[in-house]
Amino acid sequence: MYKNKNCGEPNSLDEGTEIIVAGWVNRRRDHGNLIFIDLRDKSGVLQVVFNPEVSSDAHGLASDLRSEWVVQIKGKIVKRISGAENDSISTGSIELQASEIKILNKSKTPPFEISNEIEIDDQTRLAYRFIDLRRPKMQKLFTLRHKITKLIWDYLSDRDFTHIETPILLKSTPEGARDYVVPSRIHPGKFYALPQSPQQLKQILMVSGFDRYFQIARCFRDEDLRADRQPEHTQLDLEMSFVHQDDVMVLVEGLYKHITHEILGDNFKQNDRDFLRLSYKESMERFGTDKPDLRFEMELVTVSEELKNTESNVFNNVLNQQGVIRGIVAPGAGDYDRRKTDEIIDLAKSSGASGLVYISLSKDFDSMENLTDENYKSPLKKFLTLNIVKELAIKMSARPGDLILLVADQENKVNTVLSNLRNFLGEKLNLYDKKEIIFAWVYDFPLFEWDEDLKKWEPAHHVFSSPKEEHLDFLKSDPGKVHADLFDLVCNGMEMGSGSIRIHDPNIQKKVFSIIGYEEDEIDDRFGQLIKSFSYGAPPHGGMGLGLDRFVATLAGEKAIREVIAFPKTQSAQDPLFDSPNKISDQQLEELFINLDLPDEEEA
RNA sequence: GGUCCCGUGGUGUAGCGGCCUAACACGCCUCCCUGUCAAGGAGGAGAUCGGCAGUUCGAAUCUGCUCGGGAUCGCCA
Repeated sequence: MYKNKNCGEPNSLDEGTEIIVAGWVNRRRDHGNLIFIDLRDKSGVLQVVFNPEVSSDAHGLASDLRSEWVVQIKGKIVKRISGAENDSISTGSIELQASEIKILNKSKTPPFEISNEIEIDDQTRLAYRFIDLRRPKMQKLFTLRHKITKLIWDYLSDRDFTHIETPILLKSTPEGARDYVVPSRIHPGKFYALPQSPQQLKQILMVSGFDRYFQIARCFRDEDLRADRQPEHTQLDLEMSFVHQDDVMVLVEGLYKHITHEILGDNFKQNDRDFLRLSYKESMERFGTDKPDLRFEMELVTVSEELKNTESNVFNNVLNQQGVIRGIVAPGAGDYDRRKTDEIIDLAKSSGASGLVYISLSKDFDSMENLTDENYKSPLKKFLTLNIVKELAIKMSARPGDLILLVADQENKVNTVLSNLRNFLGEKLNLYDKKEIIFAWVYDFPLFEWDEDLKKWEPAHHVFSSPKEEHLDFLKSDPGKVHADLFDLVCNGMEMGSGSIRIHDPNIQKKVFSIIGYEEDEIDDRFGQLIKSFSYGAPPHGGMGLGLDRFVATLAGEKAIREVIAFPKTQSAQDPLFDSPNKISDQQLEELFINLDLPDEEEA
C-alpha cells in the first residue's frame, strides 16, 4: 500500500505516531518558509505542514506542488498549535508534520475547482466527469447509492430472494417505448434489442420455480430525456410467486421504510406509520394525478354545480360538452400581482388548458359570510356574482387572502392542469418541508385506457397485469370497467415504482392481448415465449419494478437523476466525455451488412 | 416535433445599441512572506462576447437562422 492511514482518519489519539498518507493536493498555502497543504482523499482532508527545519528536502519539493497533484507523504501527527484548530474538518485538531514527500503524479490545472459550492455547466461537468466526481459531494452521493443497493441486497437476501441476471442482448418486443437495438453479425439483418425492463424474463423465472427473484437491472428506453429520465436507468426489479397484491406491497413497503430509515434516521417521520393507500379513483379526485405529492394539502374541488348558472360562455360551453370545472385554492396568494398570475396562467396553458380563471380574495374581511363585492377581484368578475363567489369559496374552504384557481375543460385535461399547478404552487408557496419524504400507494388502476387518437384500448400500465377476478366478465363487454391488481409506489409527487399481480393463465393473457388489438401471429412473435411457459404450469405471481435512480436522488435531495448516475448523458442523449454515440468504422458496418442512408444534413 | 430559459477569459457572473481597445470574483503565472486553512501582499497573463447571416454610421448588446446546455409538453407498455 502507498498509505497506512486515510486522510480523514487521524485525530488527537494519533498524536506522535508516524503515518504515511497519499492523496490529492486540495489546496496549498505557501508562507515562504512554512507551507500548508490540504491533502484530500475519499475519507476527508488532512492538513500537512512542511517546515524547512523538519525537512528541507520535503519543504523544497512542496513549494512546487499545485492543485490536484497526487502525492505520498510521510510524517508525524502532531497537535496543532493553540488557536489554529479547524472545526470544519474531521482532522482539525491535528496536522501532519511532513518529513518526506513523493510526487506520484502531476496534474494540469483542472477546468474547475474541486469544491462543493460551485455550480458548473452540466456539459463541462460531464466532459470532465472524472474531476466532477472528485468533489466530496459527488463521492458522498455514490457512497449513498452503494449503501442503498447493499441494503436492498441484504434485506431481500434475508427474505429468500435470489438475485438473477437476465440478458442485455434480447429481443425487440416493440410496444410502448422505442427500443435500443444492436445488430447481429452472425445473423445478418437481424437485431437484438436491449430490454426496456426484464418483465417477461422475471415472469418466466417464476414459472421456473425460483419463487422470489430480484435484480438491480439496467433498463433501456430510446425516448426523450428529462431531469428524471435517462436512456438507461437502473431498476430494482423483483417478482414473487404465490402472492396476492398485499403481499408484494407489504414486502416493498418494509424494504423502502427500512432503507429510508437507515439513510435518514429520525428525519424519516413516516417510519412508524403505514404508507397511505389511495385508490386510483380517490387519487384522481383529490389530486388530479395518480402520483400525488402528499407533503401538502391543496386538494382539487369540483365546482361544476356552483358555476352552472353563470352567464359566462367559458363555463357554459364546457359544461354543455360534459366537461367539468374544478379548482384549487392557493393559500395566501390573493395578493399576487399581474406578473405572478400571468405566470400561473402560462403554466396552465403549457399543460394544455385553454385558460385559467382566478379569483383573488383580499385579506380585509374576517369570514366568507361577510364577503363583499370589494373583497374579490377576477377577470370574470362580471359573471361571478357575490353570491356565487361566496358559495364557491365556502365549498373550496378558501380563506381571506387566498387565490382561487379554476379550470374548465374535459375532466382529464382539468386534472392534468390542476395537478401541475398544485405541484408548482406547493413549491412556490413553501407549503411543505423540502426535506420531508412521504410515500403512498396508489392501487386499483383500470387495466385499459381508451386512446382517443388511435381509437383503441391501450394498456394503462402493462399488458401482463391481472384483471380483478370480479371484473373478468367486463373484458368482453366493457374493457374500460376492468380494474387490475395494479399498484404504484409514489413519493413526493414522483412515481417510484409500479407493480401488479400478473396474469398466469394463458387464456386470459391472450384475451387481454386481443382487446389491445394484437393479431395472433404478433402475439406469438412478441410474447410467444411467455405464453408457452404459462402452458407448462405457471404459479400465480406478482412483483414490482422500482426506479433506483429516482429513489437515490430523492433520498439525496437531488432533483436530477444525473447527479446519482456516474456517467449520465445530456438531454440530447450524448456523453460529452466519451463523445458517444459515435460513428463506427466501414469495416464494422460491412461485417454487419449495414448500409447507411443518412439524411443530407447528417452528411459530413 | 412544440414551448420556455441560458450560451461573455479556465470557472461563475456583470455589461443589454456608441462611454467596451469588455468589468468583477475565483482560478492561473512570477515574486515576497514561519501558523495559514475562502491565507495575505505586490505584479502579470488570459475572452472579440457559441456560430452564421442581417439591421445600423456603429452590435457582446437588436432581428433571423443555426449549434450546444437546461426545464417542460408530446413521448416514456
